[in-house]
Amino acid sequence: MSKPTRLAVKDSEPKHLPIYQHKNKLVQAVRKSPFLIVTGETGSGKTTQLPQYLHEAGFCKNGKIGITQPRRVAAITVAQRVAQEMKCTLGREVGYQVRFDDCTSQETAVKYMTDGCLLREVLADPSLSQYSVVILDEVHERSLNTDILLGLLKNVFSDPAEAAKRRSFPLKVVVMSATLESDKLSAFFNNCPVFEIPGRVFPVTCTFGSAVGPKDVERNFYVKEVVKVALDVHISEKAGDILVFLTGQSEIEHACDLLFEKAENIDYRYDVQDRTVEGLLILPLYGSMPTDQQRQIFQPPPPGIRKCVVATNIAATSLTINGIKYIVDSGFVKQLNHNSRVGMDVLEVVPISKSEAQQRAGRAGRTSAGKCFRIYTKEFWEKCMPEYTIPEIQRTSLTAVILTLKCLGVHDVIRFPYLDCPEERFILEALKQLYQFDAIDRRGKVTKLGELMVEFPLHPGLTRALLKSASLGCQDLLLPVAAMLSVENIFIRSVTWRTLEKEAAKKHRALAEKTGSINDFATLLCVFNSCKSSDRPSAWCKENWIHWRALKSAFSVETQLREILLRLQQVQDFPTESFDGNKSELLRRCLCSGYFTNVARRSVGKVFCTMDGHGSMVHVHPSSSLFEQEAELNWVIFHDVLVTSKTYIRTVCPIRYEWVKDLLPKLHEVDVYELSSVARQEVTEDEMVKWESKEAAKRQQEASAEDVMKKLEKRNTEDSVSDARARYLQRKQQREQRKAL
DNA sequence: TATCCCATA
Repeated sequence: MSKPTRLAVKDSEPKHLPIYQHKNKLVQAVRKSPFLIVTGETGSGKTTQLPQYLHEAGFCKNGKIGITQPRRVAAITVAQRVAQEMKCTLGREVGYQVRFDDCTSQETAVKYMTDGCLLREVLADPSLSQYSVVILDEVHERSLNTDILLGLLKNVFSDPAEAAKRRSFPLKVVVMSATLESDKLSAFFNNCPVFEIPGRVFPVTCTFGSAVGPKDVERNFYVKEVVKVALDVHISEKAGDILVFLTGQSEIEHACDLLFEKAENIDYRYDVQDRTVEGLLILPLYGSMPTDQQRQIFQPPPPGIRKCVVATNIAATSLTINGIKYIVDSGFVKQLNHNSRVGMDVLEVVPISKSEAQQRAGRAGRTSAGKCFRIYTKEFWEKCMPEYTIPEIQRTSLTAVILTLKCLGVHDVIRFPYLDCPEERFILEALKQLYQFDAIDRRGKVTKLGELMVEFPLHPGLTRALLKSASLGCQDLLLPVAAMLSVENIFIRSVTWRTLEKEAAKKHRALAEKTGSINDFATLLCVFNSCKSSDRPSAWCKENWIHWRALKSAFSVETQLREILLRLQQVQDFPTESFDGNKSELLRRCLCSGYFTNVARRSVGKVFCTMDGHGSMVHVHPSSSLFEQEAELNWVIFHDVLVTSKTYIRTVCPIRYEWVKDLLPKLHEVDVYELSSVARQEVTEDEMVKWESKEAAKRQQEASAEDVMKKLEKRNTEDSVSDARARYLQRKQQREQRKAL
């Protein structure tokens, strides 16, 4: 395929970007209004150019220009390019800051950063006094941190008089987004002006398939179908590479195997428009793949060979592969959703939204016109796919976010200005959990412990366990575990070949056995320590099928957590406790104080029943050392839940009922709906007394956790939890109902 | 009875 190389070079010159002719008007628009929305498709140049225009126009006299990105790589690469264009050394006038990598200095006037970084800065300095302009980029992606920043910026800077009290000069806020939803954003920021920049994209023609209809939502029928369509494309379409979208690792490897088998039977000398397509290069792509293997994806295929990349959603926004002309879209994605019925965050496969389908199709039109083959029917599109992807803030656990808001002085977390309100139930659930972790008191006020917790970049449950271990003086057990659980999966499972997969599993089993216990958390600790004390850690990883990149980042996270803990122990009067139990139980006892919300008890055979008040039936994931383990392990805690062929719990550890006995009633003592008034901070003394007596009565009623459990088990015999579709439709219906109201 | 979306502090 001939690439328009010269054109591409010319395009990257700032003056040829669509944004250039709007330069003066754009700068004026920022001058005039405290808030401004800028919309433009990818390729309009807004991310790299606008900060430069503002810098040139003298906006950096009083403070910095800060630009947020939802992803680390984006923040770094864009900063590199802008530094180049401004002809300065990266880290001086132009810099970036992401976790573990601060490339800024006193001189830095234009600072690219992740949205999470800016949120941390807000915690330390709510009026953002260092900045003259804050630009939130890629707002249409609706990342959790960006959404919170939107609300905070509106809250703090909407009232000019109030803002003036906080700062010596006004702050300019620019919100950048793809064209969708610009009216909504403008309305959110007091009907502020919208500036539109035309983009430049090539047309992509889309076709619907006939295979996957509304009834196939639940079956993973689509793997076979994408393989068939990809082969059709290979045989009948002009030269150009193929990108296939699937949902997960095992599916992708299965599809690659099928493609390989079937492509062997193709007549490779099939003549397509004067180009002899001799073969098909099949490449899997997913996030947990080793980096060197990922790099292969970007190399152009050998002459005459067509590349076919089978990827997860990683290829939708995070990675751009050149030369893609054809998309095969399965119509599904694996997504982390907060599930009220299961009562926790669950990873599940759901249909993508229409806007996401368009995003996928767009990956074929980056360098020339392309084609997108959707394997699902028009009916599936109309009936099963929502218009937009539900923003993260409406579908994940809000526990950490609510704690952050509370610590920022936002007490009324229900009436906080969300661009899209999460369901009140989700907010109340988060409050309930914070209360259970002792992070807030019964009036919704942040406790001393809560103030300690917000300092840690971890899930609150994990933070709770870590703080427990610190107060017992055994933080060396929990710090590595917390670090390992907050990085990507460290176990490499396979590289397409089944024999090697068995090899990997054998090594991982050996590591689990080395701990002398059956406990996935202990295995993580063991991997961490074994590798750290090894002479050649990267070789050790290779030998044991461990992800070196992931483990390295776990080392950094552990160091960071250790530093935070040390700082807090020096400043605050840190709580201390003594432990008189068996030393070998220490790790598990600490885990219990953060994971008592994730307790399950063996029900029948291999089925476990969760104890969180929802009583879901779950199975131990095959990757766990508890998988297939026998009946004496009756009580377990687990780190997360995953719905694929079954509802699986992952990273599991057996516990004794006595350890959680006193904590479990706490799960049932607070009625979520009664927290509503606490959330609003409108509780009168009378209400408080009434509420507390009611709770006391309830506690008496549910004398022990055993009783609760029996009740739950009874209720759950008819309940199928793996019915992802029913839940999906239920959520959809609820959303529509709310909209109608 | 058989397997792990993507990000982020």
